[in-house]
Amino acid sequence: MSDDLRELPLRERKKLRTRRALAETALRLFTERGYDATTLDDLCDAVEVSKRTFFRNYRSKEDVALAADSDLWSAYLDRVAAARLDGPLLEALRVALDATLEAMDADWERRFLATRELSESVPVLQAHSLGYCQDTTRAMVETLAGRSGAGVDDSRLRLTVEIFVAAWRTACLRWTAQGGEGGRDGLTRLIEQTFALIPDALTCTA
Amino acid sequence: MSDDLRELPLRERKKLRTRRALAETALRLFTERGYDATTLDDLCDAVEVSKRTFFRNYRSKEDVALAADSDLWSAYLDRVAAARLDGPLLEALRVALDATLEAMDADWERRFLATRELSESVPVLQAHSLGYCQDTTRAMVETLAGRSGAGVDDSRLRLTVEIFVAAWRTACLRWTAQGGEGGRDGLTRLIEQTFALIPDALTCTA
DNA sequence: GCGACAGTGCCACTGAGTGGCATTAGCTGT
DNA sequence: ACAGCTAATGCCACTCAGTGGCACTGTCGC
Repeated sequence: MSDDLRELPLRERKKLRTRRALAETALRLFTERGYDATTLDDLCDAVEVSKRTFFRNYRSKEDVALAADSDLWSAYLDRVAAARLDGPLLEALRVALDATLEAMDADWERRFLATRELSESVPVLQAHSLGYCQDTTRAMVETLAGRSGAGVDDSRLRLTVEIFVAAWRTACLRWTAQGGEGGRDGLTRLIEQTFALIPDALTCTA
Repeated sequence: MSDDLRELPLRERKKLRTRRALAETALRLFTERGYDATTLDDLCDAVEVSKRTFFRNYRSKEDVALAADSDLWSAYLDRVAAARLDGPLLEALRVALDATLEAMDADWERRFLATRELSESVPVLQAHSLGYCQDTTRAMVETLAGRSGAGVDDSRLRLTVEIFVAAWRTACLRWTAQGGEGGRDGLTRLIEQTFALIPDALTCTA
């Protein structure tokens, strides 16, 4: 995820470069000119690849815009699958998230903030981004359920994961609203604060 | 929402009939042939309407598939805006949801179940449906925040609403998984059960 | 060097969604 | 009943996202 892995087959390296150039340029163009105003032809022209090649790297226009999201979720899934996760589940999930954020590429932070800002101003990206969350929760529930035997209460598990995502999204929104203040450490702090708010949120009155 | 309102201007009635025919036929075709395999031309042919007219009634192909969702959320928003909502917010939101479900059209139940099943098997619909939830939560937060003065803690409010949606979605998933057993009463019971699970979900261990 | 083959470019195609303009059909007034 | 107004519709041409097919080229294993 983070290293360039100079010691890859030449072909792989080239392909990876193209992938990154696409994501990078897409983010720039979408931010500068707007998402709808930028066509895939524009993007492919800028990166000097054919549209066909674009679609071999990304499944859709939304996908390339949300590459930073995807990176985070896939790293997070890996971590959850590998971690032991003892103690209260909700807390364990949060800790795993902290660790994942910590381990992300330095460049990722910038990309992620830009992606969040983009996604909040473009409805179709927002929906697609929520789709990622959903897929990730589904996968997490499967991982977790498989681990503690098949007979575990799936609904409670799913609810836990959904609440986790609810808190994550709320924290993310706050982070973006304040312009990504404090970088990923700021985000981590907001996540902590937001999780701490949960008991209050359950009982607060209108 | 529920009555045909025979006492509308003829033009309005006709337009409404077209709208309903589109949603109804779309749901049938999508279910029978599959969402991707059904083109908008197919749908327009079946309803005997031009594609241009379709797009004057629905914003997109996803929109018409999720018309039942949209009906629910818009009714729910109305109710939340009108209700007093005293006591614990989360509980008040749930009660309002019960009441909204109760008040929906008899036909709506069938459409809604079909819509849920469709949405769970078609990723793009799932994402779009999550987008609806998101828009609704945003609107609800604005309504609620506006009501209790501007100075209220927005984050806590948003978190509450997000948790509400998390529980709703979990309940919905369970309901769909058991084939909509018990109709809307069954769904209401599942919602109650799921909300009751929340404290457990916060503390349960992996 | 020399095949094998992954990755790419090019081209033609489908289908979603939009803009423009002429036409229809429902609501006026007289 | 008739003519005029206007909302709603139909029709046509267009853009752009996304796909399939096939020829080509650069990389890898021998």
